[in-house]
Amino acid sequence: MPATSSQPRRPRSGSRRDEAARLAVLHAADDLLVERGFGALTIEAIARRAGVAKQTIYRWWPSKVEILLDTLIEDSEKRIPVPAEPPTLESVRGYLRGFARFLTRDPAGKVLLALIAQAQHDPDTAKSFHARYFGPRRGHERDMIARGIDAGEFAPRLGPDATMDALVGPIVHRALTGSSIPRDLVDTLVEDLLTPRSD
Amino acid sequence: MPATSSQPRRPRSGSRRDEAARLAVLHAADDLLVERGFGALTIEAIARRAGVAKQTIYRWWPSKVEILLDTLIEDSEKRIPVPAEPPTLESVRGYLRGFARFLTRDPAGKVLLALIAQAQHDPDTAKSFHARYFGPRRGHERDMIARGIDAGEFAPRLGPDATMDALVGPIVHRALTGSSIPRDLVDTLVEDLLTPRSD
Amino acid sequence: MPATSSQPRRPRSGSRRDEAARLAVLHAADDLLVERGFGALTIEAIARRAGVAKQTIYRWWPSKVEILLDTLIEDSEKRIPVPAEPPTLESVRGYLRGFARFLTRDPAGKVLLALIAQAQHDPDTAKSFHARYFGPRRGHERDMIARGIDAGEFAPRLGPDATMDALVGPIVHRALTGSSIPRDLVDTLVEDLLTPRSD
Amino acid sequence: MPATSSQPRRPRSGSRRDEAARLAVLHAADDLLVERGFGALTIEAIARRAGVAKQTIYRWWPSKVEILLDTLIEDSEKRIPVPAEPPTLESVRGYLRGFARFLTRDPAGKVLLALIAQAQHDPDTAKSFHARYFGPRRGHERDMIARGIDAGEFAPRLGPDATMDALVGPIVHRALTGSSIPRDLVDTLVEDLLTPRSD
DNA sequence: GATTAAGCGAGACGGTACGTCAGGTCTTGTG
DNA sequence: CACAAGACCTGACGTACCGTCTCGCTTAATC
Repeated sequence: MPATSSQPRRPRSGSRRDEAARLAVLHAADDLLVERGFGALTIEAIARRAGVAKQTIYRWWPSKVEILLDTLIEDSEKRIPVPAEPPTLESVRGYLRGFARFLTRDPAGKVLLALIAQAQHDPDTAKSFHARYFGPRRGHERDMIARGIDAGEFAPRLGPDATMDALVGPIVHRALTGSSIPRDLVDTLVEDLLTPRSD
Repeated sequence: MPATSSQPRRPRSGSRRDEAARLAVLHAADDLLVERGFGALTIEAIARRAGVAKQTIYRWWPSKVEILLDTLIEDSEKRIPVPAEPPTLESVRGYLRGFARFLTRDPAGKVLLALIAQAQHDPDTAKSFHARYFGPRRGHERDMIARGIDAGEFAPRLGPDATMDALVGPIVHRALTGSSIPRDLVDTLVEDLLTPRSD
Repeated sequence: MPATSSQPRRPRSGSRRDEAARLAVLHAADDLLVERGFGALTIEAIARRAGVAKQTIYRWWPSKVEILLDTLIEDSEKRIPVPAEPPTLESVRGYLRGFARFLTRDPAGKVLLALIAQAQHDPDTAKSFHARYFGPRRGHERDMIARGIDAGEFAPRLGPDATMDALVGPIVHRALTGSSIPRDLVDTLVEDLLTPRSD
Repeated sequence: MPATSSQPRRPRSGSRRDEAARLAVLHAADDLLVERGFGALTIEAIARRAGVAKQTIYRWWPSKVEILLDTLIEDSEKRIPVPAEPPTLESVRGYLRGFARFLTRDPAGKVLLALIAQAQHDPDTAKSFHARYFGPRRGHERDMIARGIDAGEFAPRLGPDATMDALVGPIVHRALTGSSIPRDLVDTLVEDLLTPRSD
């Protein structure tokens, strides 16, 4: 899974894409975002930091948002994979804890927050964010929830999608407002929203 | 309620602040944000639209974020006041429904989303957003929850702050990802999180 | 005679044009052309050398050619004014000698050569060069010749315009091909072309 | 007459230079210059138009100026050969008329004007222009004049070189300033400058 | 015929300059 | 003294070419 921004061009002749440059750009963008913030994340700064010509960036990425999406997709697949096996309460709790840790501690979490933010400012970002990151991931999460329900592992009162929002929303909200995410928040959400009430 | 960004200056002589200009700027900012998005919200554009000199803006507001904060504070106090009286389950549900409507339907809701977003990009925005909007409002919300608990109206398993995040987070999250907010999401959150479990 | 590129704007309020900046740009352009050649004469280099923002240049001049025209017009009016009084053979000879010296020795002469050159490459330059420099000057030169004929001072066999080309062309041609301009070239041209043949 | 920019390399094996590519480049450069002007004459545009790789151009020509020189040399030898036989007043007049026509009517004349222009902007061009075109041609012209003097055909008051400038300069000057070249200009120049005065 | 060196189309790459836009500061006159 | 107007320096934008480089294919002379 290359997570490249576009379909890999296959020219019959000519130089191939310089992998070192690609990685340099990805890392430069990541580093700049973490160290200096989104405001300092300009194409010129990325090019400077990566030791790469501006045109090389424009050749492969239509905007800095796509660069961030490339890093985010690659990182989040590595760090917070959506459990593929039939889930248990425990594994969902683990997934959400991992997600909370990702958002608050992992530099890559800053990328996700920045993209959610930028999606508010720019419709193109919103579209791309949904198409390349949020849509697919939410799909996997829905599957996870649905499988858990089928297996009788839990019984949320909301549909799979709303359930995920109810679980993930508070975590994201605390991250967005710069608060830490206490462990019992995650635990209580899982318990309150996924297990059926006896009444 | 002046909601001005700085303490009202009291010059000994000379003109006082031009109220018409102040309102023109506020409205221009608001309109531009709604019509053309945050990306088009530049100081120059605001000045142009408001028929005001750039310097007049810089004289009174340190940044466009403070302009938006001015409008947000004024609007949110009007449209979604935090219930002051001892709350009931019903009144909290009403508050959250109003909040959801504000975020998805009210133009002023776009201002809040934009500010949450901008706070991710810029530490100064984050600081100001907390000091002038989020901190105070969250304080009132905490009070509301605390009063409800004291009155025995509900019994959340989380602290007041985390409870508010658990309630508001999903709403904000859906708004941020461009989804609608179904009524039963709010209702179920209130029920699952505020009423104690019998088990 | 301001030799400004456009009609002097007269704003009712706001800062006036910065004369120091205007001169800095003119001199920077001149110096760069002489020191490093037309190839190094970029807007960015002029701005750098003049200690002026690029935008300040674009605000007042549509192209570097107009900058050069400004300096050329100012300089050539000072250094090689077309004689206004009824000319003599002697004064025409003096004028042409001055012109030859201007082209080969005066740094401002390089500006004229560069503009003649650039007019070959770019139709806009050609148009502007004619409208602002060559047309008016040629007009004065024609008048000079015509007055000399009227006064019986000389009797060229060609019309005033062609006569001027016959006189000036060789000088310009030698300058363009990097040759020096021997004094007797000028003298012989004047004698052969302006005085009538007895046969 | 190969008119190639460098001595023909003699590889031990491998393909020889592709003549079709060479001609395609020459014609593309010529066409572009005439159709779109020197400003549009970029290596990339030539390569595009010629259907040739950029590297193929850089392999054989050090600069676009050399390409133009190749076409100019070939064309001017064909169109305006310097008379080799002992000249008459008539043949010199014919040569100059041909030259004037070449400059104003022949597309190849544009190449000469462009090169004279570019020589003002760039010392390398000047050097190459003299070495490959102007020097040799001027040499032949000088010989022509000298032979005419020896034969008693005419008796200019200037040296052969200055005489040529006096004859050619006005023609070039009018071409450079975009004027037409009236026939009597050439005729009068020849008469006034080449035949001795009786006084 | 196989080998091999060059030519060639294609195009990625690090650069420089383009002309434009907005940022934030300042100056100038008007009310 | 606030204000409209707007000049100014700064710096990023996205684009066009520069000249260099590698890649894989084709083409011919040499082995």
